[in-house]
Amino acid sequence: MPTKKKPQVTAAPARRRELLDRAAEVFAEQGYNATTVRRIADDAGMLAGSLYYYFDSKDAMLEEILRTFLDELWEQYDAVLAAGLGPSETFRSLVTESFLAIDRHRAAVEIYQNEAKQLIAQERRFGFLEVSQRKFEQTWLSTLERGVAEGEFRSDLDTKVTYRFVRDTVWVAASWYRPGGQYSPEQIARQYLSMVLDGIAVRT
Amino acid sequence: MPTKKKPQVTAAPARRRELLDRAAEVFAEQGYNATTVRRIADDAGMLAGSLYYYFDSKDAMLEEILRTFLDELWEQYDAVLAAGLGPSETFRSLVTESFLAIDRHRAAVEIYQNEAKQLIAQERRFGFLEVSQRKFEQTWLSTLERGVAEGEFRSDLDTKVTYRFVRDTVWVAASWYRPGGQYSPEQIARQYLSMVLDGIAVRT
Amino acid sequence: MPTKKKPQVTAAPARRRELLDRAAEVFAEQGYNATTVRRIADDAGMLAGSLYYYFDSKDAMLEEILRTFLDELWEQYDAVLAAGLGPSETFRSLVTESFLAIDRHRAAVEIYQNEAKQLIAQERRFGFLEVSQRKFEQTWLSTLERGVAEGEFRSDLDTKVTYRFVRDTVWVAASWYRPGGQYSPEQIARQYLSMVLDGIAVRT
Amino acid sequence: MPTKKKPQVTAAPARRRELLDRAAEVFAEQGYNATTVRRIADDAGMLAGSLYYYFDSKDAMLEEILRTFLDELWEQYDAVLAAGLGPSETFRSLVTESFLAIDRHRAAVEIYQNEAKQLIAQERRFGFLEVSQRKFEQTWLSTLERGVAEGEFRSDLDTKVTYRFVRDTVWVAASWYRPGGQYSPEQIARQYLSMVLDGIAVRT
DNA sequence: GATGAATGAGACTTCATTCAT
DNA sequence: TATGAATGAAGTCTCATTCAT
Repeated sequence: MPTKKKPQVTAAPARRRELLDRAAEVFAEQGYNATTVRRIADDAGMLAGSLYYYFDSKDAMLEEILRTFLDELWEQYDAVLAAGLGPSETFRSLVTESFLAIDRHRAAVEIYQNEAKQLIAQERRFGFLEVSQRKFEQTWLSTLERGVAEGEFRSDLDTKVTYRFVRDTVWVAASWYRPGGQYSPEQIARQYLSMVLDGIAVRT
Repeated sequence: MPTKKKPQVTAAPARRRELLDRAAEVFAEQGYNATTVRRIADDAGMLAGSLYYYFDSKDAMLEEILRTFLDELWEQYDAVLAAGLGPSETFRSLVTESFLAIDRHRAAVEIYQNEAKQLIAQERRFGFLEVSQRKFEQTWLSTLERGVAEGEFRSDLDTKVTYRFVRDTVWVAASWYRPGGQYSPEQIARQYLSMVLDGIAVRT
Repeated sequence: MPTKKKPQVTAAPARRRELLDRAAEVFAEQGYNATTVRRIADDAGMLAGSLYYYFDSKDAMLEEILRTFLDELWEQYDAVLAAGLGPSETFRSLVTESFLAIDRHRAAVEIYQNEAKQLIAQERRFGFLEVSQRKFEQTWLSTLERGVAEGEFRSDLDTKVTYRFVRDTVWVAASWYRPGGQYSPEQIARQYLSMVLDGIAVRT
Repeated sequence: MPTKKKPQVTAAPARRRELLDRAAEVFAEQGYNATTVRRIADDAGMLAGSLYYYFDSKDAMLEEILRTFLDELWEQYDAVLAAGLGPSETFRSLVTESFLAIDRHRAAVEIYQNEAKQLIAQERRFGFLEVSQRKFEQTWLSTLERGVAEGEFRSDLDTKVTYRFVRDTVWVAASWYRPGGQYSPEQIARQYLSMVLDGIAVRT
């Protein structure tokens, strides 16, 4: 039976993952454009051309990194949404899952933060980012609105602004969070929730 | 005898500002690396090479954009700090000044958010970014700590984490804020302050 | 007024033509694929990258070379067809025009012979080759058929096979014809016509 | 002790022929340079590297394809020449043998047409092509000259030009001939001979 | 002030080829 | 016999930058 074209997804999944993990780290640190394919190859102890045994292109690597992250994220989000919790509990769970995702896919999250805008503008290959983005907004927005409707969240806030506030607050954490640090993801989540829900000012 | 080579800072300051403003807009939208010098020149109705009459290099443009923004920001911050307000009022003023800066230098802020990390890593030309960053952290951190000490802010929060939370919360706004939109910078500042200080949950 | 993108068709038409002529020569001699962009640049006394000031890509050069040739060819053919000659005279004129085209665009013709098949298979950029090819076949075929109908050409020949025979006979000449050689294009045309029309055997 | 390295010519002659036939088909269709070794391997249901068990290199495959074709062609030609026929009959027989060769080695002939020029320029490995070419020219030229001398061919034609005319006329057929089509090789040969010898114009 | 032409370094990618297993 | 992984050379193309005019 003739081989399709290249190993791609089929062959050597372990080495592929390893390469992608390294690549993600560099993309996150230096930015996608500023990262040369040779740098990634060097890190992996091979020549630049050899990467193309595993991947079609630099873009393809980026795509797979982001897809893997988003797929897993949505698996968790969907489970939360399916649980039928109240808005406040849903909110807490989503935040917690987000920090857990940051813990597992730190580099991917950082890449997403830095590059998503430009990638979406390209249209072609990264359309799935926009799809995810829209679903994301809808998920959070409806949770906030439900919370306002049920009296769990303050009604004097613009939900759209609040959504952006919460979203940014959570994800930018990827830019400084380091797995294995002082706090576990759950602990960070609790601190963030405390701030976001109750504010940082002393209650009077 | 003055250097005969290039006017640079001296020549046609109005045209320079105009060029920098356009450049900032493109850098913000497409990312610094992804922006070609020709794209900037096209926008300005000249050829790529002609830009070098005004600026030494692409890097020099970026530097001037960021310096201009930071210089003005610190002018405002320093005025606030010199006013001798209490921690809570200082906090409010700093946040408000930040949103005003976003209003005036939206593109520069966005560039700063996207590129600062990598620029600092380069060391050479952009050392001033790190200096500013450190002064920034110290300013906010001491304000928060003073607030905790004086009983105006909750003492059960990690100030370092809180600092990052507040910092991110404010500046990421540049990625979606558009001057002349629904809310004035002061109104956005008030909403943010309300969320950050009092939280989004209903007080029980 | 801002420049569009690159000079391309607009700027320095003389240098462009010169570069295209050199390129055509090399493409014809070595084959398109086997010709490196650097080789063309070397021939022109510039660096490989400099070619991209004039042309978008290697493909774009090839396209322009072929288009220029075909456009001119069809100008001549159309004039012949518009003259309303009898089939035999039309035949003679078309053959003569073809040899004149070979004289003026020898390299382009040779490239066409060698590469057209593969270029057409690519579809995208070179669709115009197929269009021309079809129009070509139709032109010759109808001339032959008219000649048979009017009793000027033998009726015992398969016109399709005859068409290919004539077509190949004419164009392959580009592979050995050199302008400024022993015979003028018109003389070669006469010889070819003599052979094709009357055969090489002695009339009995 | 025989060389331990690679079987090459010795091993699995059937599989070799099969691989060469496939390779020839692809070389003919896409051009030698444009054909990747992997494409050939894919077609044969193996990996690119595996081809090197059978052949030393891509060039070696090409060489064997062309040699096989030319060896057989010359076997036939030599038989014709040894038969001691008159020039006209020799001519007819050579043309017929040529079309039979196209029938049996269509791909090889097409490759020869497309690549010979460049391969000969390389010198090294493909010197045998030039040898064959010279012998070919001499064979046809002497047949034509003999025909003129003996009054069987028109004496008002330049034999050199006529030679090229005939040669091209015959071999380009490989570019459109498909075995198993409407006409047998012999029938095509007859049509070509009719055209070449007697012309396409009606005898008056 | 600005253009037009060119440079040169470096980027991504392709591909024939090798070789241990 | 064949695979899987990698090499290394080379190719096309991009782009910041220069400089004579």
